[in-house]
Amino acid sequence: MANVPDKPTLDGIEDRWATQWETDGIYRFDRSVPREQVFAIDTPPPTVSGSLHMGHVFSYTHTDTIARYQRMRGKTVFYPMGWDDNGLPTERRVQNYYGVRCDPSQPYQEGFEPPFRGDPPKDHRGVQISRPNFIELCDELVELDEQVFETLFRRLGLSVDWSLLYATIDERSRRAGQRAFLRNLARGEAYSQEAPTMWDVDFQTAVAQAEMEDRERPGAYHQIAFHRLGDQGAPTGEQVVIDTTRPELLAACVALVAHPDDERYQPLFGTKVRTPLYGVEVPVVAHELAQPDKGTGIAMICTFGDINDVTWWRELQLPMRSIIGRNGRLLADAPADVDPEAYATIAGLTAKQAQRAVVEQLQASGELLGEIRSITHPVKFYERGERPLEIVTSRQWYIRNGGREPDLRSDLVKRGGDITWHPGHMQHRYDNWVEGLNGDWLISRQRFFGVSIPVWYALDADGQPSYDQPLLPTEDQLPIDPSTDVPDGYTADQRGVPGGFVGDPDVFDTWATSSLSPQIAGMWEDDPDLFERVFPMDMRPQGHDIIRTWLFSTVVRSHHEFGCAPWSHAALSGWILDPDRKKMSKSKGNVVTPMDLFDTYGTDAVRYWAASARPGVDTAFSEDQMKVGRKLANKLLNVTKFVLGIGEAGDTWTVADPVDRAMLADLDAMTVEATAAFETFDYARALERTETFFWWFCDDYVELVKARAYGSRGDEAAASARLALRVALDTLQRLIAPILPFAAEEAWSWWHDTSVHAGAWPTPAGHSVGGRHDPVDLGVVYEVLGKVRRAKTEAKVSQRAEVARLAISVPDGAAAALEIGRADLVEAGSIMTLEITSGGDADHVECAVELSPST
RNA sequence: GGGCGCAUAGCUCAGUUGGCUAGAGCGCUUCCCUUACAAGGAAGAUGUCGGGGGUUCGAGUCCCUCUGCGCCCA
Repeated sequence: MANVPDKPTLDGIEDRWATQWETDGIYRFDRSVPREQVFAIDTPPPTVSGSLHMGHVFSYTHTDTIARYQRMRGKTVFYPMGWDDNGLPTERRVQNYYGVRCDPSQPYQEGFEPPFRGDPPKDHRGVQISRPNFIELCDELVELDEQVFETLFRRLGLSVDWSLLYATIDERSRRAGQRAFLRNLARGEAYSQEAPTMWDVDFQTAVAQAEMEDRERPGAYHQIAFHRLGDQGAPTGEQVVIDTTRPELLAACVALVAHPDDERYQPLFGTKVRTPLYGVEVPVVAHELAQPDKGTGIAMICTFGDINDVTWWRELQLPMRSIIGRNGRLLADAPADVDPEAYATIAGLTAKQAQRAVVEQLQASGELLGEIRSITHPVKFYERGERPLEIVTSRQWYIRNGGREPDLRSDLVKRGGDITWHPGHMQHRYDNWVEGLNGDWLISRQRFFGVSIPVWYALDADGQPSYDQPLLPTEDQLPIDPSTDVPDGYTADQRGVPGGFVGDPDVFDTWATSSLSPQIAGMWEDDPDLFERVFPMDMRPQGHDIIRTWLFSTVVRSHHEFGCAPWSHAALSGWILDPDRKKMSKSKGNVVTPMDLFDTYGTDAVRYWAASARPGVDTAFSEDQMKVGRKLANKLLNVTKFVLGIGEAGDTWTVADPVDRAMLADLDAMTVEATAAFETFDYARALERTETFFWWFCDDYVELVKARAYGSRGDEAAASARLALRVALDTLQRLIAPILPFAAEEAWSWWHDTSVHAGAWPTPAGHSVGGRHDPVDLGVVYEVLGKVRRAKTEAKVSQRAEVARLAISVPDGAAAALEIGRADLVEAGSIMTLEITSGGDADHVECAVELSPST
C-alpha cells in the first residue's frame, strides 16, 4: 500500500497536485446539498488591473485555510472567485497601456487598432477614441490581467471552484447590479438629486465620502476687509476683517459667519456687509460650526469652498453663487449680483491663477490687510487624485445608507452586530464609520468602463430632461445600456430630440456593483435554487482597510434587499509590512513578486508565513518565516517516509505500550485545541498548536521509540509503536492539510488513493486505539532523554555515543513513569546501565551520565 | 481632536477564564555525516515582560496612569 519515493522532494509538487485537484474536481461545489451543509464564502474579487502583491497571497491564504478546514469538517464549500474589473483603475491602465483616451463624442471605429500595446513613449498624447472602442480595449486588457491573477491563485493552491468564476463587469453582474438598483429605486432607497458634490477636476468625476481622504497641505491665511453696511444699505465706514485660505472664492461669497456665542460679533449678526472687489451685499450670520479661535473668528461662506460651506448653505438657507466649473476653472459668467466687470478679470482662470489675480487686486484696492500667513491644513482629496477636490453642484444618484436618517443608521449598526467579527475589535471600525456618516452613498460616476445606470429621461418640448420621472426598463430586459438601448414606447431616432428621450450617461461606482458580490456569485434571481443554498453566506474575508467601503456597502445592499446581514462571519486580515514595519509599497522598490517566492521556497512555505500571522494583525514580510515553513513541509515528507518505511499496520494490532498511549492522548488534546481554534477562524492558533506538537513528535517521541519500532524488542513491542506512529501521522497530515495543502497531499498520497483534502477532519474519538486507560504523564522520560543528549553534546561526542552508566534520582512518583519508559530510554540513549533512585529530598530530576570511553 | 490596536530575548512573535522556574522560531555559539531528514540533527547563551501605581495569597495576564509606535476617522 505504501508507495514512498526514495528521495522525497517538494520540487514540482504544486503543478502536479493543482492539476490533479482540478481533474478530480475536489473543490467543485455540490449544489444538491441543503443550506445547513453548505459553507459559503464571499471572496473579495480583486482588482485585476492593480498589481499582484503579497497582500493577495497573505489574505487569500487565510481564507483558503478556513475553506479547507470547513470542507474537511464535512461542509460543502461554496468558494467562488471573482474579478473586480470595472472603474477607474482599469481605465487608467488602458490609457497608459494603449496610449488612448476616451472621448464619448467620438464616433465608433470598426476594427480600431490602438497605437500601442504596452509602454507608449512618455511624450505620447492619448489618441481620442469613442466610448465603445475604449470599452473594447478595457475588455481586452482585463482578460490578459485576469489570466495573470488566475495563474497565481491556482499556484497558491486556493481551493476555489473555478467554474463559478465571475467578473463585476460581466453580463450577470450588470444584470444583478441594475436589478438591485431598480429595486432600490422602487422602494425609495435610491434617488437622484441636484446637490453639492465632491468633484475631482482631473478625473472629471464625482467622489463619494468613502473615497475621500484628508491630506496636510500648505495654505495661507489672507485677511480681507469687508465693508459694513448700515440699516439703509449705506456703508458705515467700518470694516469687518475675515481670514480665508481661498481668496479666489471671494466672488462666490454668500455670507459671513461667526459663532453665535462669540462676543466680538454679536452686534454684527443680522446686519449686512459688502464684499470687496465685487460689491455684493451679504448677511452676517451665526452658526456653531464657526470656530472663534480660527483666524479672526469670522469666516466667509462661499459656494462652495469646503464641506462646512455646504452645511451652512443647507442649514442657513443661503443662496448659491457658483464660480468653479467642473474643469476646475472659474466659470465664464459672473454669478448673480456680482459685478460682471470685476469678475471678468478672473473668468476662465484656474483656481490657482484666480487666487493670484484676486490677491493682487485686493492689494491694489487696499482691502488685503497685513501679511499673508502660511499655514498647513487638511485638504480633501480623492484618494487617487492629485489636486484638491472642488465642490460643484450636479445631479447624482444616491443610495440611502443612514447618513441622513438616524433610524436607518441604527438599523445598519444593528446589522453589524448580526455579524461575528474576527477579531472582535474590528466591529468598532464598522460602528464608528456608520455613526460618522454625514450623507447618503453617492453611486453615480462620470466614467465609461462600468455598469450603466439603467434609466432614461423623457425630454420635454424644450429638450429638457424630466429627472423626476425616469424611464425604466423591466427586469427581464436587463442588462441594458441606455446609451444604445431604447426605452419602451420610443424609437431610436428620438434620442436626444425634444419630445424624445436621453439615456443617463453615468455608470455605477465600483462599490455599487461589488457590494453585490454575494448576489452575483450566488446567482440571485438568475438561479433561485442555488441562491437559497448559499445566502446569507457564512464568511466574508477581507482586509480591514475596506470595512468602510466594501464591507459596509455590502451590508447596506443586503439590508435593503433581504433585511438581513449578508454573512454570519467577517474575517479581517491585516497588512503586510516591510521589515521596517512600514506598509509595503511599490514605491519603495525591491518588490518581491509572489511567483518568485513560490519558486524559491515553495508555495507551502509562503502559505506557512501567511498562516502564521494571527487574524487581523499587521504582519512583517519575512522570508525567514518562509524558510521555516519549508522546513516544516520537508519534515512532514521525511517523517512520513520513516513511519511508512518501518512496516505495515496489521488489523489485529493494538497500541498497548503506555509510552505510545501517552503520546496519542497528547495528540488528542492538541487536536481538540486546533479544532477549537479553527472554529473561531483562528487558523494561526491551529497551526501553532499543530506545529508545536509535530516538532515534539518528530524530535522526541519518534527518537524515543525508533528502535522499538524497528523491532529491537520483538514484533509485539514494535506493533504498538508502529500503529501509534501511523495514527499520529494520519492525524497530523490532516491537521496540516489546510495550511500546507501540497506537502500534506504529497505525503498522504504515499499511502492513500484519495485526496487528504476530501478526507475528514480528525476527531479525538478516532484515537481510542486499544482501550481507554488514563495515559501517564511521561514528561520525565523526555526530560531525561534531553539531559542525556546534553551530556553528549557537552562532551562533544556523537549522539550515538554509548552511555556506560546513567544514574537518575527523581522525586517520589516520577520513578513509576521512568520505569514505563525505561526500555525505550535505554535504546534511544544507547545506555548500558540505568539506575533509578527516588524519594529522599530530591525535588527535581538529577542525572549522572557516564559516557563509555570512545573506541 | 475622536476611535482602535500594539509594546515580552538581537529580530519576528506565542503566552486563552490571573497559577509551577516566562516560551518558540530565526539569528548567534558549540558539537554531530545517526540507515526519515545535511535545504538535516543535538545542544547552549541571551529577558528590569515599555515606565509608574493599584487589586490579589499570587499579575506578562485584571484596573488606573504615563510614554512611545501603528492604523482608521475627523
